[in-house]
Amino acid sequence: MSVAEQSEVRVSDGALRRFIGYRLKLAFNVFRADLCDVLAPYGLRMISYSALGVIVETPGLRPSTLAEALNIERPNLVSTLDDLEALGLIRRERDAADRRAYALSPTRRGVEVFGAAAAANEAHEAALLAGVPAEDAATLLRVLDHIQAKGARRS
Amino acid sequence: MSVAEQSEVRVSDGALRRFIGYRLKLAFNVFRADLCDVLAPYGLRMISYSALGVIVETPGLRPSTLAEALNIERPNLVSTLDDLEALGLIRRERDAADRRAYALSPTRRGVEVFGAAAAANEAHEAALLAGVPAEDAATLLRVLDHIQAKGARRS
DNA sequence: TATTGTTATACTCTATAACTATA
DNA sequence: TATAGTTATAGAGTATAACAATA
Repeated sequence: MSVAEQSEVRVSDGALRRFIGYRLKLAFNVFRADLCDVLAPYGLRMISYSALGVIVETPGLRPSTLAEALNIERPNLVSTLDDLEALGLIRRERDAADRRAYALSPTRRGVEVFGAAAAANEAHEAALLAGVPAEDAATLLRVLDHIQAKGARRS
Repeated sequence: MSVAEQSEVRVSDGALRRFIGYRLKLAFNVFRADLCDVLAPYGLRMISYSALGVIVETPGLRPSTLAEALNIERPNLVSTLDDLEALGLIRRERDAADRRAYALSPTRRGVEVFGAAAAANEAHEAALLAGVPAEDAATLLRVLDHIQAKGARRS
């Protein structure tokens, strides 16, 4: 042990242990950083992967509806859709009935890429949760949704 | 229901429901947005509140040790410490033994403000988790720590 | 007048390289 | 040469105001 280390104070993490929000943040940061690497081979980020998934399962939806589903503001979705379109994974088509709006749909390649990316993501999630009982993982999701619902109710 | 709404497609959130990372993100976003309002009266943000808490419980520690405890990079801590110092909540004092280093300690006001902010934070967390059984909340924290530990092990 | 998608903008969080002063 | 703190910078994520086209 060096002189510097000897003079160092042992850290008390009590304040952080009691701070649920910070533990949520730490876990989310791990998840996000990992996922970034997992999705990079597909040219996707967390938000574009999420958007593509919703579009694949709900072809024809509008950007405004998608933004609401993803819980992000409309302006923040634009560049994500630009990226997905540039990658050839989705199409934006004018709605004939309401020419202000677009219908979003996946290309065939978009469906394929999402399938592959989803498999990689699920493998990643399984690895992160390896050793966690299934019912604990279910509890995690239930409590996360409870927290999210509290926020949604307020806004 | 307007014409626009009639022509809209019903969104399928299956892709998001299966995406644990996104549900983690949504919950964290709610937590963070709320906490921002809760801590604003004290002049604190999530990161400065966390840093102050560790300093209060571990007076004398160094910025580098604090950054490690908070799981952030050293450069990102600097402005937070600047803010806390400007608020009169902490002191930076040169370590006599190693003049490269600083010892961080809370002022009396820092201890008081952290106490008040911590009470507000705990009330906020209790409100968000109202209706969640204590053992489910404990499971949440256990799984979050499990996820975070997986990331910590890799880096 | 309201809505859809968009642009512009700003603020926060995070990450990295490189500088200074000390060791 | 290595380390502590710092500066500078860049990239995401998030939020709001305001615009053009359309309703």
